Amino acid sequence: MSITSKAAWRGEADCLNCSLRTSVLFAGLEEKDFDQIHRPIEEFNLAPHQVLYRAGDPGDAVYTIRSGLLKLVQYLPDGGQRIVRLVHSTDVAGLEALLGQPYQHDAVVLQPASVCRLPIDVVKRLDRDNPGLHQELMRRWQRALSEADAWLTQLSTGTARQRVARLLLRLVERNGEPACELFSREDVGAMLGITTETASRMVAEFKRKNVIAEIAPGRFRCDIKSLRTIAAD
Amino acid sequence: MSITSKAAWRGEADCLNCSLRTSVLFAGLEEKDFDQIHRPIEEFNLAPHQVLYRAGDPGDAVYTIRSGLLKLVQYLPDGGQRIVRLVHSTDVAGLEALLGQPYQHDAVVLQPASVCRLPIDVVKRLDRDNPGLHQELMRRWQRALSEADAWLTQLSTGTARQRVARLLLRLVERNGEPACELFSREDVGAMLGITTETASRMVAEFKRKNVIAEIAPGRFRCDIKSLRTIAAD
DNA sequence: CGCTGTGTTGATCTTCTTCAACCCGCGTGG
DNA sequence: CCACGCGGGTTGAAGAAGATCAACACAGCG
Repeated sequence: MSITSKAAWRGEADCLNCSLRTSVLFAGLEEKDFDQIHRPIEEFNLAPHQVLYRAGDPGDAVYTIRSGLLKLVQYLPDGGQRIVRLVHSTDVAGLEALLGQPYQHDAVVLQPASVCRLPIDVVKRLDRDNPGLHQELMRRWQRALSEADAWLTQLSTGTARQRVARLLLRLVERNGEPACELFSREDVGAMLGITTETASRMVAEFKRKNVIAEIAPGRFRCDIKSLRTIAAD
Repeated sequence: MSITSKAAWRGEADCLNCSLRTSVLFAGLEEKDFDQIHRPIEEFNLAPHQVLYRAGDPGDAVYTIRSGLLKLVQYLPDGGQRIVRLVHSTDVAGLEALLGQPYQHDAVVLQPASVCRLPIDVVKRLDRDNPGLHQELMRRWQRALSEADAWLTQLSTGTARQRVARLLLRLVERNGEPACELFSREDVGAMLGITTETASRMVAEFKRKNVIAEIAPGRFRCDIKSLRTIAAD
C-alpha cells in the first residue's frame, strides 16, 4: 500500500474524543455507535510529495483529512496530468471506495497532512443503520461535487491572469487572514490548465504590481480587492 | 415553478411497473416500499430550451431522467456561462436538494426529455430505512462526480481541436452506433471553454476532412479512429 | 419579402505555448 | 572546501492558437 512507504503512523485514533468530532465524517454518531467499530481506525502523518493512494488501486478505505492539503490528480490520454480537486481539513478522500470502485485519482500531499484511515466495511456497517452518518456522507459527496463545479467555472475559464487571481482568492478566502501558501508553479499550471511558464509569469507579474507579496518562501499576502478586479476582468 | 411554464404533464407515474425500474433510482426498492410513497410521483415531457429548474431555486425535488438530454449550466462572475455537466437517461438531477440546498445550476433541456419529479421528503423517507435506495443514491452522486472530473480532464484541457474530438467521442461512445446528435455551436463552446466561432471552425474542419459527416441536421456520423488520433494529439 | 437566428468564414490582434537561456539555492562528491 | 549538477523559478523571443470583430450565407417564419 502506498502510504506505508514513509508514512508516520500515529496510532489508533480515539474517535470518540476526536478534537474534530463535530465537523468530521463521524459527526452524527452517538456514543454507542462507536462500539460497532471493531477494526481500529488508524491515524497517519504525511509529508509533502507522499502518496495516499494511486489511481487504480483497489479502494479499501476512505480517508478523512484532519489537517494539511492534498491534491487529486488525474491523467490525460497524452500522459499529461491535471489536478481536479484539492482536499483539506474535514474533507473525505476516496469516497468511490464505498461503491467498490478503485480509486479514481492519485492523492498526493501538498502540505503536511494528518489523515485517518476508515476501512470501507466499517463505514458501510455504520452507514447501514445510522441516518446521521448517512447524511454526513451525502454532505461530503455534494461538497466534492460543488468543488468540482467551481473548479470548472472559476479555474478553467477565462484568461490565465483571471484563473491565477481566482485561485489565489479561493485559497485566501478560506483563511481568516489575507494570506495563503502557494504551491509549485507546476502544480498551479496543472490546476488551471496552463503551462508552468505562464503560471510563473502571472505570479511574477502580480508580485511586480504589488497585488501579492511573498512574506515567506511560498507564502503570499494578497490584495483581495485587486485580485477581485482582475478575476472579474 | 419553472417546469409548469410549458411542460407537458404526463400524469402520475406507476413506479412499480416502470419500464426503467431496474436502472432507475428506485431500482433497489421492494414492492412493499412503494406503499410508503404517499405523494404522487409526477412525470413530465420537456421540449428543448425548457428549464427544469434554475440556480438558486429552493430545492424541493430531485428529478430522474427517463429519456432525453439536459445541460447543467453555471454562471461566471463576468456574466458568461459554462456548462458543467450533461444529464441523460437514468441520471438524477438536483441531488443537492436532498441536503436542503438550493439548486446549484440551471437545468436546461437539450434534447426532448421525459423526467420524473421525486419530492425530497418522499426520497428522504424511503432513504431512511432502505439500504438499496441508499446505495443507488451514492452511486448517482459518484457518477456525477466522475462526470465532473472527466469534464475537467478531457473537455477542458488541450487544444480546441482535441476538446471537440473528445466531446464527440464521449457522445458517440455511449451510443451503440458511431453517430450522435450535436448541439448548437454556442453550447459546444460553453462546454469546452472556447468561443462559438472556434467551435464552429473545428466542426467545419472535421467535416471537410471527412472525420465527421452530417447525415441529418444536427446528427453526425463519426470516424472514431480519426477522432481518437486527434484527441490524443 | 424582409427579418432573425444560427452557422460559417476571413482578417487582425491578443494571448498563450514553446523552446531556450539563465539564475539561484542546495546538496553531493571530488 | 569548492566545483558541479540539478531542480525550481524567471525571463526572452518566436511562433501558434484562439479571441475578437466583422461580413455573409442560409433556412425558417411572420
